[in-house]
Amino acid sequence: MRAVQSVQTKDTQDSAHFGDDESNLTVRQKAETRFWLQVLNVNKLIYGDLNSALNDRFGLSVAKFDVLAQLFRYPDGVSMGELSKNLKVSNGNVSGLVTRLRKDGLVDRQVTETDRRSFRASLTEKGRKVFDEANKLHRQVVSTKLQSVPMSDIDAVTSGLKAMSMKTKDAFEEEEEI
Amino acid sequence: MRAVQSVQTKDTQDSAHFGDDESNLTVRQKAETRFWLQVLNVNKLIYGDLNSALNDRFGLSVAKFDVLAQLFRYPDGVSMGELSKNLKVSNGNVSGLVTRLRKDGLVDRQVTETDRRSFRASLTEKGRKVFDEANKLHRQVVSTKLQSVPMSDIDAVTSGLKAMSMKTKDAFEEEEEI
DNA sequence: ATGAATAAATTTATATGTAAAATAGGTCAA
DNA sequence: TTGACCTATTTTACATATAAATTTATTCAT
Repeated sequence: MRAVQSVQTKDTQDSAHFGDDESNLTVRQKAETRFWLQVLNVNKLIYGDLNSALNDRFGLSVAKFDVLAQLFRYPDGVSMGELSKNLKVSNGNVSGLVTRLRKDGLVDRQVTETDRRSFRASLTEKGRKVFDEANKLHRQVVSTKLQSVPMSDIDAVTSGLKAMSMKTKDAFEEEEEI
Repeated sequence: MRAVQSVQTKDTQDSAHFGDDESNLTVRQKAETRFWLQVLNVNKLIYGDLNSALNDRFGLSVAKFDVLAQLFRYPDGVSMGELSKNLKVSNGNVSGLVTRLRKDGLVDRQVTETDRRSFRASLTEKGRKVFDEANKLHRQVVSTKLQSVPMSDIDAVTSGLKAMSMKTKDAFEEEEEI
């Protein structure tokens, strides 16, 4: 894989291993910051449009859409705790979202016979229909935002991001006490 | 650049140009969705850590940090409207953030002689010091999250994202009426 | 100069998000 | 069985975010 390259006295290629001199660290840190700012930027660009499109046409926020998407995947219903874990948001957050979605008539709840503390949320008929349409719009918004980006670029960035999120899992975990 | 590759009957390489058959469209849409999910994922992974680290050590949210960063760049102060535009958040949001940052003793306000509706927010001495330390922590958290990612990957993804955010500007703008 | 339109900032109402406390139901050892 | 502990969910208090209404100040045409 190593490309043809002239001899270098310094390892500027694979500076994943630190302990380099300070100027080199700064170069890497700048790259990291640029990366992070771009992630924030792209996130905001797409998220904003998604949110307004869903809201304008279905009265849905992205948060509500995400709940519907989960429930759509599990026709037998999902407990509050499972929802919270799957969506990676707090229990209290899920509580509120489901309450509001029930008020919207998109979600229903069934008691769990074996455990009266718990219940399962599931889509109503209306919820299924709305999600189906909203899902199309969701895809359409993302497609439109990315319309002039070649698929090879999309795939390249996706794999880069995926690699990062795997390598990134639980970094910073050794910093318990400070 | 084109790598050695066997002859292909279909153009699965550069499908930036649409009008393909439906199965191809679906392939692209799946790629787009994967991309978007990865952006969300990486965003959440880094944002969460940043927020807790800043909060634990400086009582700062990322939102407050962003305000401080703006004010740091403009020692003469920034008006509420400018802050709102620079940070791409609503006016009311900035109002609340600055109110709370003043309560924290990190931000101050100066009246504008020429326009009594307006004023400029700026960092206090304490604000400057706190931001300086918080900024170091910010860089450190990002660095730690990305510590096992080679810089070449970071740069590659950054340029990919940058290209996207440029091509992405104001797409979906022609959909006024539905 | 005065009144209408504009502009800067705040307030209000509401949604989303968290962490921590509270509620209420389950489990299990003695 | 009963008391101690665990678990599922909700509630509370708060921060962050928006859109829309409001307040206060400026501007500008007449």
